[in-house]
Amino acid sequence: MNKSTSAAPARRSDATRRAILEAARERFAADGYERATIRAIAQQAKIDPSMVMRYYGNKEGLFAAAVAIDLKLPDPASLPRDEAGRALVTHFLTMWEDNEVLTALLRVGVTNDAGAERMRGIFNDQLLPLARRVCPDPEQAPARAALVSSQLLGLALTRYVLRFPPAAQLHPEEIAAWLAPTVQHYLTAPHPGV
Amino acid sequence: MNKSTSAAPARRSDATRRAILEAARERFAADGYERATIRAIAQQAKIDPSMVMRYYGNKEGLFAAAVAIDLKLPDPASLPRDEAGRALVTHFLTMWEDNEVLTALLRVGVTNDAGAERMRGIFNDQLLPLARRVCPDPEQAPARAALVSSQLLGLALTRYVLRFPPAAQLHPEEIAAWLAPTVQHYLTAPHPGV
DNA sequence: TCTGTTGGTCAACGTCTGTTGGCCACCATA
DNA sequence: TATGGTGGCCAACAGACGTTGACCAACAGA
Repeated sequence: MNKSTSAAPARRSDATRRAILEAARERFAADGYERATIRAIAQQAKIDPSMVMRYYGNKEGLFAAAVAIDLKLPDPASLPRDEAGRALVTHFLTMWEDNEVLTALLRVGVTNDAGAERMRGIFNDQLLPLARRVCPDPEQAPARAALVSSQLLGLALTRYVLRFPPAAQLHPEEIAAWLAPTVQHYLTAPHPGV
Repeated sequence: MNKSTSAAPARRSDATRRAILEAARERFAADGYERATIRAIAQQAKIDPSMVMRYYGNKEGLFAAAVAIDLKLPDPASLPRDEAGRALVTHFLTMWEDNEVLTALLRVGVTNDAGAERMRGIFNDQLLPLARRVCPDPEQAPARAALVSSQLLGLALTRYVLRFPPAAQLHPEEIAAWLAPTVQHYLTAPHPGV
């Protein structure tokens, strides 16, 4: 993985670019959009604030570059339909535990419209297609995917952002034991009627 | 309800104080803590920014005064144990629909530590006691309350803050039909084991 | 060796922020 | 009619913000 997948030539400044992105993710994840200042990001990356502007144009561009992410959701065709719930929950948990991009995205999405738009895009492009394949009636897929995302993002919110102590202390396996049936239910159970 | 419940004397400036609080709630709910500037709040309340300082000390004090809230959760003793889930979900939905304080609290809690602390306090003082009375083993109450809050706050997040279209368009009754069993399950179902 | 490009620093700009203090108008009381 | 408090506006402060452009050092190809 030395060469990038794209054909972009290696530049001498790649290390600096990476340092900026890394610092940006950390500050956005910890502080949100407004309080993650370019000056603070530059200081953490040990470079001058003007470098951020040169490489990423402006703060919005930096944010966009910092939170590009692929959820790498499992292929629905590759797993039994009745295990989709557990697979989704454990996948989200591990993604969230070792990837601060997701926390950054959530923190920023709540107060910044570009961030919220990014989250809606991820929902549409990554979770919705999975729901369309898994749930019984494709017409219900958007609503079912929304329910799933409400439970998964709600867990991330209380555990990683608001840090409710009981939510933060729950063991991952216990979370999976509780949430997997819920998510499975939202995906495949018959519509409860109104 | 002309006289307040406390014995504080009526002041000529009470209308202004109310206008400030109202504008503050609206700005905090729409913009979050940092972007809800005192100047913007003052402009919306049609008064001078310095009045905000005189009446509420500083921005933190204004926020604290603006988001003081009682969830008015139903008394667990007054409802059948197996209807707690539905009661909680419908109560939260109506509270959230016509009270922008909750949106303000959520938006601010995500990026401001005082806001997060306030949310933890509400969780501890209002949801946790209810869980202690409803769920079978009081020792599990914190974890069960955390699960409930993850689902309820997750719904608020996707519906009112991030505004995922399918989540925002769901009919309240349909939300209740889906979420009530989940919440009921988190509160009273036997522990799923690890 | 000369030259153009690239990586990087420094100092400053205009603007916006929370916050402060001075000043004026009103109103109740004496 | 004087007087003290209350409600309100105005102008300014110091600091932080995103952003810009001038300037310097190192390296590549001729």
